[in-house]
Amino acid sequence: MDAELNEFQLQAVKSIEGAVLIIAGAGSGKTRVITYRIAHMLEKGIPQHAILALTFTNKAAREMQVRVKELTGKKLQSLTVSTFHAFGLSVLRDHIENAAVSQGENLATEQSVFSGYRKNFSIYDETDRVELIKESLRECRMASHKVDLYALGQLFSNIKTGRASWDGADIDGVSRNGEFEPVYNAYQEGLRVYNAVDFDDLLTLPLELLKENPDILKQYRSRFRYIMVDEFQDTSFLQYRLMRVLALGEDVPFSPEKKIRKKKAPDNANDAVTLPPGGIDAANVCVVGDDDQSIYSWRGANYENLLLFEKDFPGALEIKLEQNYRSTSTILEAANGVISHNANRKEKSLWSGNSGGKPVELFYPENESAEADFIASQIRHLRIMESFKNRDFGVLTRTNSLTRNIEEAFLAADIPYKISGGTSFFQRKEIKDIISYLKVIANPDDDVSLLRIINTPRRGIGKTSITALSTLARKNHSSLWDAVCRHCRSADAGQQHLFQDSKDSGDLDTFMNLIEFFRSEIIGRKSNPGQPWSLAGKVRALIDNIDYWSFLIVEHGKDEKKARWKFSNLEYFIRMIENWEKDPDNHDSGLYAWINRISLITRDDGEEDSDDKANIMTIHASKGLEFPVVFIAGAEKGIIPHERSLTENGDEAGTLEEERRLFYVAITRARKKLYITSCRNRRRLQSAVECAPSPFLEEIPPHLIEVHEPEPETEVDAETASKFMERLRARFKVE
DNA sequence: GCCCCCGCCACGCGT
DNA sequence: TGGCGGGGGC
Repeated sequence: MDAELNEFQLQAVKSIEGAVLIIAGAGSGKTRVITYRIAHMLEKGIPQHAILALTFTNKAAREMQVRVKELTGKKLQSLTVSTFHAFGLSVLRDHIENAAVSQGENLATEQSVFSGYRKNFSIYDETDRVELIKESLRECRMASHKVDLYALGQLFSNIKTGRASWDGADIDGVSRNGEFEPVYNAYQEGLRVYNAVDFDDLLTLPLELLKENPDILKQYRSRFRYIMVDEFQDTSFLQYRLMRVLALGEDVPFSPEKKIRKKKAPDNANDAVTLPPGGIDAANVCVVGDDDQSIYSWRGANYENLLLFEKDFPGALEIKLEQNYRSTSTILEAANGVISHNANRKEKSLWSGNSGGKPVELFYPENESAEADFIASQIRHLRIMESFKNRDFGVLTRTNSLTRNIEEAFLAADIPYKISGGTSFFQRKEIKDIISYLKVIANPDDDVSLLRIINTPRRGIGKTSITALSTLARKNHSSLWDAVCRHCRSADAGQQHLFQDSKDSGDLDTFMNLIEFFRSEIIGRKSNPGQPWSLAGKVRALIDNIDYWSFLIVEHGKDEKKARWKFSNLEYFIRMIENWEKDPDNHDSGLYAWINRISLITRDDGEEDSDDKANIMTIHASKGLEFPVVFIAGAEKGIIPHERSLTENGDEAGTLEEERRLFYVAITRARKKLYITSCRNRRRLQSAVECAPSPFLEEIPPHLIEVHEPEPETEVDAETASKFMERLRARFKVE
């Protein structure tokens, strides 16, 4: 091991006791250090279950797990490597039922954070949250108030996590003070009634739980004696507090603003304290980060956590990893040239032992399809001339929408690829519909999901029925499902109906029976004779039963191709379930586990990495990864830095710096060769718009750049031309 | 009362 | 491109 690490890396790997702060520049072998460090711990006899490694993204968590597995060759049964959110979820899952029980026994204790929650709770993503906010607005009779619902959701999130208060709360710069406080309260109430949590709850509830229950906290603290946090610069204050409470057994008793604005980190941070910080009882904590790669402030990342850490863990060992092993010196110089324009950063000197390297290639394609074609043709060229594999290529974009053209070009050029990050797959209507069925089957009180499917496919339960049901539900302070059940029962008993027309009652009855049937099939694990039970099989049966295929055909009337495409997405979805069920590392099968999982993952998590495929992703998603050849596409003004981020955020200078860090992250993903493309024109809002290059391009020292000349127009022969016309006609259905 | 069709709008990152 | 809300037809 010693031979494979430099002096500082080795120190980081071997310092497993006490508190350690590792400042790891881009490409400085951070992942290597973390994996070796875990391996070293295991070698020293520290049991797997005592180690908790927290990361920011699922991708990073998976990567870390795989690397440790490879390095140690051990089965990792009780090593915890997960995202903060997934960890929070597991804490909740492990304790919600116990809490419900003990609360029943001991009502004298204060209302627990869990009151009302059952183990089958749903997790609401942003879309679900918006639906619930809509409903809450209606409930408060404020539906007519003009607000951007996503911005309101953002405000609610800030309120919940303590990043904002009602006093002076604003939405897009317009002051709203306490205007939406009742809506927020209704929203919170809704979550309780529907047995649902949002993403913020996955952090706030576990924190509350640990604070309220010293016994539970003690259990966790005596288990997790070694805590590691990756991408520390991107952790939020809430995540920091969660880590801190696990490490020190106490929460931060003040708000971050007060703490940071009024006090500076002590100058004597490195003075004498030799005891483990926080007393003998403190866990061993290691955080790893790089302030230059902080790109998630919009999600609450609080990179001043670095200062908090220095204060809360006085005497922490600070190690800087400054040697870059990843990139050629050309690429590194380009990156340093860009990032040096940021005023607000820790000074560091990242250097590379690699010499030279090819220049950064800059290309100004005419439009986005020329850009995509250029990338595709370069890849084909490099595969042959320099024998790169598909997997060696990474195409990075600022936004998800920019990946589309690239994808098309890759399809046309027959380059296998995969797109990662982005929530798009699970947000597709057909996927979300089926997931909603599953969520309702798991947790019928989940109104948001229930409303999505109660009339999808059409089953004659329209607006009027739903209004009647929700009135009934509100009267009883219950969920819609509860109202459905009450209604059906009283209808059976011949008592008064909600509806004049008994046909509607029949429709409701059928729907209720459908859900109950699949509930017993799936939760009760009923298998058909001779066939083993499988979730995938049941999901397929469900899709057949509701005749979703016919629904798609009807929905897309003329467009059968689209219907087929959507159905193939569902097939893919079912295959995902199958693969997950087959996965030997997965020891928690069943519906709840599956739903929890997919609520937290993005498209390609869990997809096989072994295939040789080119990678297309956003810059955000690329953090922590590296590729021999990187293309940064759409390096235009307005895209990076992103126009909306500049105009909408109050703190313009800070935002610009974050966008610059984003560009820096993109550059530093490249090992050998970097291409940057900036279109002269781009289709936006249905018309072509002239584009200027990103201002960040000027920050790359010019001597590192080589401008790629456009390919000469190729002569088109008659045959190619007619084939092209044919395709055009087919595409636009010209007579 | 339900559903279909059309026109309108938006298109920043992701747990 | 695609999701949605409103208005009119059934």
